[in-house]
Amino acid sequence: MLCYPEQFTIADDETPLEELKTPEIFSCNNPFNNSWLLNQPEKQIKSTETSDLFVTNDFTDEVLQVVDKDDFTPSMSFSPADSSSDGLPSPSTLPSEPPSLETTLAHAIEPKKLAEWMVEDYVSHKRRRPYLQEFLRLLLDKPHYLDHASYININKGIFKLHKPQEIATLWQNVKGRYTVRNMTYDKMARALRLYYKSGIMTPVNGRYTFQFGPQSGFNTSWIPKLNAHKSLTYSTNHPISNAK
DNA sequence: CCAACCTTTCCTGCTT
DNA sequence: AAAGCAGGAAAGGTTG
Repeated sequence: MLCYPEQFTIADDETPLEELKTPEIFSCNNPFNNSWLLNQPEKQIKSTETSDLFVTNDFTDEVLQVVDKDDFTPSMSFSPADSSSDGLPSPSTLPSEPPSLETTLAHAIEPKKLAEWMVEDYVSHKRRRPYLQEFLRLLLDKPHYLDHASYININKGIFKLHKPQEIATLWQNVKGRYTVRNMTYDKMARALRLYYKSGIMTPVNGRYTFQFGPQSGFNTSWIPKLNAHKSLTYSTNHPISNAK
């Protein structure tokens, strides 16, 4: 069965098409690591919420403005030959061996792309890369990633990964942790299953389907941003039998 | 250096 | 048969 029969229409989403690309690959041991971002002045942090974990979507735009003022020149460009439409290597072309340094650098993410994934730790008030659960929250909050993952029951926090391998690769890049092997959906899913015991995730039937658990803060300390997106319409051509 | 935390990696067995 | 799911076990990377 196809993974993503769902179709979405976002009536007033003015995001231009060129912005709808998945951030490129980067590595923590390359020149484009987050040291640049972490060295930005503290005034860029806007803490306006008191939830246990404040995902800092709100300061992203401000950070990006500063990036632009610093005359940052993107080093990457895309062409149709770059395999998938989102700029990431397709699962079938992912190497089984660790990428060479040249490969890693060639796919380095831009700091301005990394900015949209940074979160502010509520304890230390420092910006850091997200945990896996936070990464998924951010991913699901971004309308331009609806083709990667989306809620299938937004009130219960049930979501489905439509492009699991692409998300796993993106997760590896956002996490920025040096690992010898590439991240796979299988390994990312194992990490998600570890959340079951702590209640951050709740087991739910369905292929590539997960549910935020009570300890994730879903619908208590935070709600999906798309829940407030009144112009979002959702339809499906096929029944999602596993949705509760 | 150490310990805690959060994965990452590998694996076996089961299910779809 | 292949792929995904569940979860044990151990190891790794980061951070304070």
